[in-house]
Amino acid sequence: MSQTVQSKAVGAPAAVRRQPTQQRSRERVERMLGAASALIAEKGSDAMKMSEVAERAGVPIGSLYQFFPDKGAIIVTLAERYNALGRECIREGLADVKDMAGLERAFAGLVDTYYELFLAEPVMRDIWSGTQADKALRDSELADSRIIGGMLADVLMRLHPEDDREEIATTAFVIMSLGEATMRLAISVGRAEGQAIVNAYKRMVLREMLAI
Amino acid sequence: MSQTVQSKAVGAPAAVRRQPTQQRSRERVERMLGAASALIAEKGSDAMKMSEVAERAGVPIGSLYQFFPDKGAIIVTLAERYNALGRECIREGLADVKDMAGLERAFAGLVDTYYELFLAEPVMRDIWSGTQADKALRDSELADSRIIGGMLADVLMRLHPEDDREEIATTAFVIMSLGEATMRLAISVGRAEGQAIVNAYKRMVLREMLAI
DNA sequence: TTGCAAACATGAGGATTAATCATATTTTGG
DNA sequence: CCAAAATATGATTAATCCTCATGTTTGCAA
Repeated sequence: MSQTVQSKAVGAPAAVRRQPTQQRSRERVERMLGAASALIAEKGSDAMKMSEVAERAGVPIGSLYQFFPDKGAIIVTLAERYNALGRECIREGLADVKDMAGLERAFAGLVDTYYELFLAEPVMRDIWSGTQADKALRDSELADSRIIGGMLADVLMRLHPEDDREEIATTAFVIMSLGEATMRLAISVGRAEGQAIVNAYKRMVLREMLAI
Repeated sequence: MSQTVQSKAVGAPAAVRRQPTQQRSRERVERMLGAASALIAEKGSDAMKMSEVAERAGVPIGSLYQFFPDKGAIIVTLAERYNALGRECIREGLADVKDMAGLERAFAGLVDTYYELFLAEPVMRDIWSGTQADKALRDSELADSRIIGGMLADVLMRLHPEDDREEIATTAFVIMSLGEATMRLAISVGRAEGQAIVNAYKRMVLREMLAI
């Protein structure tokens, strides 16, 4: 893929007004993201004020807007970093799946890992838990679902080469999307019920995958 | 249930600063909700301005806040009306289910009906499609999921009296919650893919219900 | 080195919009 | 018929996102 525009490195601001090219500005952008992250963890992304982000990062408000077109862009950038981490987890987890039994084990493990991750990461929890007001964020999550859906579809197609590829692709996409929805649901209730919800999702998906 | 506070009629504002008791004010509140509904259909709830709602309803801005504590309350009120309609659909659809075959038919029909409803109702689509920024709205949707989850659980328990009731309850709740998530997903993509997604969800849930 | 263009830095202030509140009016129950 | 509760009103306040005009620094070619 030859892109004439700057290749977007993982972790680079999602939508930027200007890519920071100099070392100095790259560090400042990192400070901004760090400040935003801390504030989201403390009070949630809704309550996070741009002026606070600037203050905590030790930069004037104008510098924030030098690199991020708006508040949503900061959040999307953080979300994409977490999503990239999650995708890496999934990629590794599914890497050497050889048979359906292996897939079952890997999938169940991944679901639990994700749930733990959500519980442990306040920023991830906040961004995912429903603050989907921003269209850009929803698009980003949808794109992520498509990618991890594709990963699962690849494995399923490898294990079931004779089946309808289109249907497998859709099923895998839905499984992953609903996995994200399950996480959202699970973290919105108490720990015990959350675990029960996650388990119900696992049961359902495993049954579905066995039936393919 | 004897409530000393005013019994909240279906369709009454979710969170009100003051319940409209006089005929005059009840009509005005309806005009406000109608105006809000029209504006959401036209430009989405984010872009809907309180001043516009007031203007279109033919009331001063102050009257809006006389009955609704904030902008979110208007949206929640509209959401709850739609949810109440949806619950009625589900209640009717599940009413005379006698066996698993009947449940399968009823469930598949309900899912399709819901999807059509979402496609046809721009307000419902807007409110559900992700503008979950408001905590009150999320809580409202969660409560709705619990209710319709309970309806499904009742049917499943009736058909499988010997099974673990706790597990059935959780499964039913998850099925309904993920149904809502499926709708959100389906309306965020094109019509054809949306239908495929809805179908994948149906397949998955029907398989799960058969396995109980 | 020098000089220039591009990148970067700055923060007071503009613009939008949700929500208030003091005051005036209408309705209701006794 | 009157007092208290409910309702009506809209200019104003408050909060906050984001802009923009201006000044500074950096990279790089000549």
